[in-house]
Amino acid sequence: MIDLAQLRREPDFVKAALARRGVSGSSMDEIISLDVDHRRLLQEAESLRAEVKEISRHVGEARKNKEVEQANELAAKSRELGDLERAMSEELEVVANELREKLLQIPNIPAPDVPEGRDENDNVETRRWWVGMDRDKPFPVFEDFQRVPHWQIGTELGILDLESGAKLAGSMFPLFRGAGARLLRSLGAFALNAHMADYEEIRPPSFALTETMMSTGHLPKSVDDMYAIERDDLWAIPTAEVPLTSMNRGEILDEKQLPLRMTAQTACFRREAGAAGRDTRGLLRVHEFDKVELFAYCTPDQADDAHADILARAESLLQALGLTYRALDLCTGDLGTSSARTVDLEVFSPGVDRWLEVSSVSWFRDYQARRANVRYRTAEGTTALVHTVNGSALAWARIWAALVETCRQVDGSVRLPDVLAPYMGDQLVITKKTS
RNA sequence: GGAGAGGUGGGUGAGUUCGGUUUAAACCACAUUCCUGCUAAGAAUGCGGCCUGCGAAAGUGGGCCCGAGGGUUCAAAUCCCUCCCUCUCCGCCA
Repeated sequence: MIDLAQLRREPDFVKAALARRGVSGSSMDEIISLDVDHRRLLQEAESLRAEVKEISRHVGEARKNKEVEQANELAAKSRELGDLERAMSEELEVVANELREKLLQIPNIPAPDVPEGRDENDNVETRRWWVGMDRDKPFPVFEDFQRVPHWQIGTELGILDLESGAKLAGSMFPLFRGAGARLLRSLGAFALNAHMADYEEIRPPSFALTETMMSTGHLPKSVDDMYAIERDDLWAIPTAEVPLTSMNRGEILDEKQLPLRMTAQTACFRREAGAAGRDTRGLLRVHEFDKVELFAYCTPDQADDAHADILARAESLLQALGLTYRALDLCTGDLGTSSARTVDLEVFSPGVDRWLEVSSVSWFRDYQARRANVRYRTAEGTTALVHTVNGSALAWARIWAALVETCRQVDGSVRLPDVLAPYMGDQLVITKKTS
């Protein structure tokens, strides 16, 4: 949620900033006028309430003094004012709800240096990396034996069984087996071990209450993309960002605790309702995948560093795995609702010949914290909203895909990078028989 | 799932019988100051959050918050309803 007080204070600035994301000035004006109405009604209702309280006190005194008549008279007066106040409060509620609903629909103010743009085609590529990269060439050379899609490799080696997954849960629920399952486990352990010195490792529940989903902005907006367990009023989390952001919901942290950094690997569930029929092959788009998330609550001053740290960690994992990737600075038109700035990392899949998003590192400013009500006490003793920053490091299904393609050898086997040796043991080279 | 007991400010903990000088006591912790004087004791004051009015500001007025949400009442921490959580016992169970 954006800061209503800021909109009140500097409406022109907020309007101009949001116009970059296509928010109309008139919708902002509606909010401003609702706010004026809301505060006027609030004042009126509150002063009535103050009178009722005052008179009620006198009723008590009068009755104690056995002044029955006086007491009844005052009670009647108070009742009258109370009725008036009740009516006023109902009107107030209507305005307050409308104001809140309108406010919830306003996206975050983009950071000043977010590139201008309409959609994902206007995102700005800021970096590209590959093993042995050469400044004179825009792209690495891939051999023919690497140009095999991962679903084919997976079937050949018996490490990916999409048919069984579909049999159990429907299409787009992958099933990994043998060395493929172990690879997935290895990737998660590898990443968590890399982060755990600076980020507390969390293993949160895989489901969340409606209230929790609201805090991050996933509800009500993306309701069709979530799996619901209606009977128990629970939602399957689409990312560990959901539980991590709400870990300290409603709390006031000590400034000394910040930045408070956490990491978690969870299963992530996505209905992908809006993308039905697209990217249905293999692991390009699946309903369930494992992902390691990095997260930080921090002060506004720490946000830049926190964001850079998460981005650097995601990139260093990609480099350690020897994958080809690029970084995209998301433009105003492609930025997520809650984000003020996002850098996406896309890995190149030689077998499918496409870039796949495997990480999204975002700075939310105080937008999520205002919704989740997470604050900190400053050195001066005042309270302020924290900033939240998060990013994936990394989303494993697509990494798994790009990795087996990139690491495929001429004989059809897959030789995994050495960094995974501690986790893969004697299965660092996956052949038909080892799986 | 069944029975019972609970949920009060940063912490401990009164108040709930029987609604009204509690507009939440007291203690601890914390902060500032004073006294004393040396790693102690004492005293005074302060001691939360959110929303909002007035004010340039310092400040000052009002409302809301006793697990959450409703209700009754002139008036609710206190009475009623629903839900959540914690603890004890029973049942079931990896």
